Amino acid sequence: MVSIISVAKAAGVSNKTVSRVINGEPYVTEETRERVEKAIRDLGYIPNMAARLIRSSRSNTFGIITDYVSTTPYSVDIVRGIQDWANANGKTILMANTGGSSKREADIWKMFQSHRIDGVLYVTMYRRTVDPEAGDVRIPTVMINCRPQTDELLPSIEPDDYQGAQDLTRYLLDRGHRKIGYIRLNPILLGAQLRLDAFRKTAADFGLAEGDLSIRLGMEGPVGAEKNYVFAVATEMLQQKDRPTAIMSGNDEMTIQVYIAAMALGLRIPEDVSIVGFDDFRTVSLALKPELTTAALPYYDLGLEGAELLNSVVAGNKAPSSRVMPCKLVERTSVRSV
Amino acid sequence: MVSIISVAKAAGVSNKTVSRVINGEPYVTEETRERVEKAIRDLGYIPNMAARLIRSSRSNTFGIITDYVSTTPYSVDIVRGIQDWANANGKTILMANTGGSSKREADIWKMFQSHRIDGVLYVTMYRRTVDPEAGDVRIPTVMINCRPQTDELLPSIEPDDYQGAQDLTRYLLDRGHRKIGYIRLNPILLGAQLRLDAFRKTAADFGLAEGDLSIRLGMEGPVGAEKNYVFAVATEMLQQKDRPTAIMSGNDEMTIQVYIAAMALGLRIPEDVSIVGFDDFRTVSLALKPELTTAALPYYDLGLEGAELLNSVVAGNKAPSSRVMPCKLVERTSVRSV
DNA sequence: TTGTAGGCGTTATCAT
DNA sequence: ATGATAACGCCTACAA
Repeated sequence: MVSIISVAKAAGVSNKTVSRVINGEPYVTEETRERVEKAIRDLGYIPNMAARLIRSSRSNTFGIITDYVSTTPYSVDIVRGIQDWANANGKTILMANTGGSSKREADIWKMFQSHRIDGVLYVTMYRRTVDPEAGDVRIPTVMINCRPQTDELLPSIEPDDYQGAQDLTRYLLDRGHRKIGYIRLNPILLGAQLRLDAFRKTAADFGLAEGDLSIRLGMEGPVGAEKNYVFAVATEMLQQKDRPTAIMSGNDEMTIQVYIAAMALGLRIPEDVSIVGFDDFRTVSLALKPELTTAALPYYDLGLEGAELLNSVVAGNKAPSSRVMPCKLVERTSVRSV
Repeated sequence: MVSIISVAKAAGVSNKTVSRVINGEPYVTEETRERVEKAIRDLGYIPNMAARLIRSSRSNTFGIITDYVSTTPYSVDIVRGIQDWANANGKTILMANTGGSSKREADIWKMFQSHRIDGVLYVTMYRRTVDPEAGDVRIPTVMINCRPQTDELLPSIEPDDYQGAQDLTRYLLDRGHRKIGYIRLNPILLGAQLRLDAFRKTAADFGLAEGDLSIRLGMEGPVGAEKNYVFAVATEMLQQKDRPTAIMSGNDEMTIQVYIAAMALGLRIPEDVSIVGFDDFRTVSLALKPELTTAALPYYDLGLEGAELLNSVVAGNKAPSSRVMPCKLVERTSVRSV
């Protein structure tokens, strides 16, 4: 492998001068710089990060720990956001996933340490509380899409489920809907309660009575093996004599069944009933016809901001302990004004 | 940072002895070993990979390059497969994504080299041909879910779209379906032609005439901005006087619209029409009621096998140049026998 | 079975 | 503005 020394020899300078050129340090003549750069190109020299790390003890590497990568399809956009940030800022990303095993998580922390990473992004694929194995170690950590179970004050970045549901509810109210159904997300998801609260509060503030709201549970049970009542619940809701003019559901996936239930009853969307989802899982929201109005989880931004935040923590800037990113309302064609 | 030397001092042995213990080399008394291990625990020593790499020039690290088109949600299972393999085999994963930019791809190759990675897994999120920037560099590379555009012979691992579609077609034929509709995937996807060929060939071999098959194009145009005819096409198909008893569609996402089209026409699934998909996007296939019979893309296995293959290439074992993984038929309840 | 010396590719220090 | 030399943490080779 061609090293800094071969370059130095080829350029007729010392290794330190080559080092200066590589790192853009001052005190190098333009002429010398060019000579060195030519040698670098000619020899195809590429700096050895490992050697650099050994000397400088800054790896410029962040580790990502994820849990269940595939249950929540678009959540990997978090990782994409992190990677893009890293790419733009010359950082390297080491990635590992626990698959839910805490032994594996412990191993991962160890592996990260053996690479002397500068910080960890602890990422969950759905919003929840966690108990990171960091424990004794004192590696700067930022939680993304989750928060510590204990009252440790690790900085965290989460989606604003409340605001998202609030915006959707207002959107329906603004379009004249006064009887609204809500099919609840699995209560064990952290976002479920927030979304429901936002729905209730927003409707109440607007002046709707509790009786104008049909609120029903759509799913429950452990993630990945939940019981699913959505189709039945939606069907019942739509068969009421005083049926809602709009149905909001916990997420887009549940919405598929609301669509099917409505169509099975011969109701047209949005003419007979308006529907909104949550999450903006595009495999669903764009595939449904009419396309679904929903609130997009800001996965990509969570990653981007998380990386940025971790960077400032690593740099020693005291960082805000916790932060929330907005869910953007995506207007499509599943709602009409009444 | 606590190094091998501090451990040696604490245990009252030489650094080399500590090194022996760490690497499980022979010729260490049980007693010495224990003393060293205790020192390691007490001091919280963790080996420095960078230092190790500098000496031994084997990084035990694989790089993953992805393109990350987020239209194919479950394809990240490829990455999960790779990670699991890496975890089980003590390898580290460096990950980066090109976002489609070839400048960025070139940067990534450089970054990988500067970490002296042992090999690269070149992963695409949907099956296609690619032209990796590897170029001059001679890093062992395995392509996953894609193949080189040129006739270079990089080893590759791809899903067996043909077999998957064949199995689905047979499944329908075996259940008595003799009029079958097929809604084609976007032709620019590599799998599209294979799936269609398999459908045609299997039906023909079974004895169906071309007239028993309704084949229509469902989507076309650039990935991420395609034109979508599925709903219209499915509606037409189901309105024919001699309508198919079963419809197979390019993928699960398209199937949502087939369901909706069928229901809008008052047809029940599977009583009036049977439906199968492809891909097994569980956000769709499990959310649809009745749940969808489909063929699962072997994403996880692609990753697992790809990593395994890369490992053997790196080890110098001459490897099979190309390989295909089966798509497993997942039977649910969207098909009935006629 | 254990220890010593040297070197891997960098950057840091201190001269020049 | 540039260079000589040490040092980082580990492993290899060889010696004891």
